[in-house]
Amino acid sequence: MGRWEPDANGRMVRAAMELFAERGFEQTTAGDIAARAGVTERTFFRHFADKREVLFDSSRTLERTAVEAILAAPADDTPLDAALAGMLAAGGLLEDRHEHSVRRFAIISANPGLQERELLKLAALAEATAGALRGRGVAEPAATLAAQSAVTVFQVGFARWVSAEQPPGIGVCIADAAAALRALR
Amino acid sequence: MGRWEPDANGRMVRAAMELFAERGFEQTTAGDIAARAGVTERTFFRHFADKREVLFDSSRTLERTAVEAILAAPADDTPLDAALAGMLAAGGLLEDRHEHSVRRFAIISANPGLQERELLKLAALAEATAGALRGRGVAEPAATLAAQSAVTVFQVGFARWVSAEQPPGIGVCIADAAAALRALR
DNA sequence: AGCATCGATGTCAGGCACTGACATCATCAG
DNA sequence: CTGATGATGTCAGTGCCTGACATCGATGCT
Repeated sequence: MGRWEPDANGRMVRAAMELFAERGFEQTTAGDIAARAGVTERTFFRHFADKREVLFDSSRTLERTAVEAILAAPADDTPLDAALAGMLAAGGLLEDRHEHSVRRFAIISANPGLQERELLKLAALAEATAGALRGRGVAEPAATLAAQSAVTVFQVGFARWVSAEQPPGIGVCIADAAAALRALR
Repeated sequence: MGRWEPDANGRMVRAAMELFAERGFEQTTAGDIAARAGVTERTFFRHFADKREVLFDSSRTLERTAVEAILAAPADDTPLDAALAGMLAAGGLLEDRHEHSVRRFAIISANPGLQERELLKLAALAEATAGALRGRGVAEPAATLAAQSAVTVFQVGFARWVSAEQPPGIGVCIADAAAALRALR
């Protein structure tokens, strides 16, 4: 494994979360994070493409979970239903990490650069979702539209989930947002 | 006005478009753009917050146009209809700049960092749209959902408009995308 | 045990993005 | 003609990120 202690990756992620919460994203240098994690700045950039990426280490997992759920959804589900099933599955990964999600949300909300990166990850999620829908035989532009709509529902539901005092399940938040979307005319 | 020739801003925008098309975004330094525009690198950063921003100089205009159209939409329009009216108005600004839009789209598509910035601008457009809908009395989360849906329609319509060999009007592309969205179940 | 191998890490040098501070120049009001 | 104002130029400096190379730790083979 590594030269010293194991799980350098996790240590850097945790160090970054701490430092960003303490002093803010811009007031934290990549070297600061590396130092707290007990590695070198160079090592930090071997694990993460850039400074922001350290906050998005689990986005691929989220994506994969969504895609699998979409492909496993009942064959007679509409494209939107299937996509929403993917969002519910993705949300499930966060269900027991509410506090962590709240902290992370606060950090990202405080910095435009991080919001930018979050949007890119959500766009990737939407594209993966659209790809899964196409795998189910959905044609364009329906695949893209359903995928993007589902991700929007995820965003709205997630925002309520992290903002609520007495948080309901994230599944409820997503389902409510989905209902509100369908109510649009 | 300026110390030398007028319209330094426009010169920098044009120089950037040329250089990005010639060598790509990453292979172009801020100093390169400034030099071709006949100014200093420092002046470039006085006009644009960062190197990417030079490609998004007109996004505020787009936003303002959309908001005005939404506020001017018939009172009995549904939230989604009003938001889509805003998108059509915004698209109208691009109607007679098809070639420029194609070139710009190609540049942005070739670079993840620029896509990130584009997503941020679209998110800002969505937020402005949601604000305009709230101004019409639309409550949350309907305002956000309708706004985001409209922006998605804009994206899909725009993508077809810049990709089509024989381009129809951008209004047609947006209207078609809107119809496809409503056809989702 | 001894040795070769391989991946992860450390070290170093350097380019580019971006910023603060200060000087300079063009324009315009008076 | 002069002072004020705003845009530009100049300069120094920090931080992000990368390439190249050396080094270490674990693993497998003999």
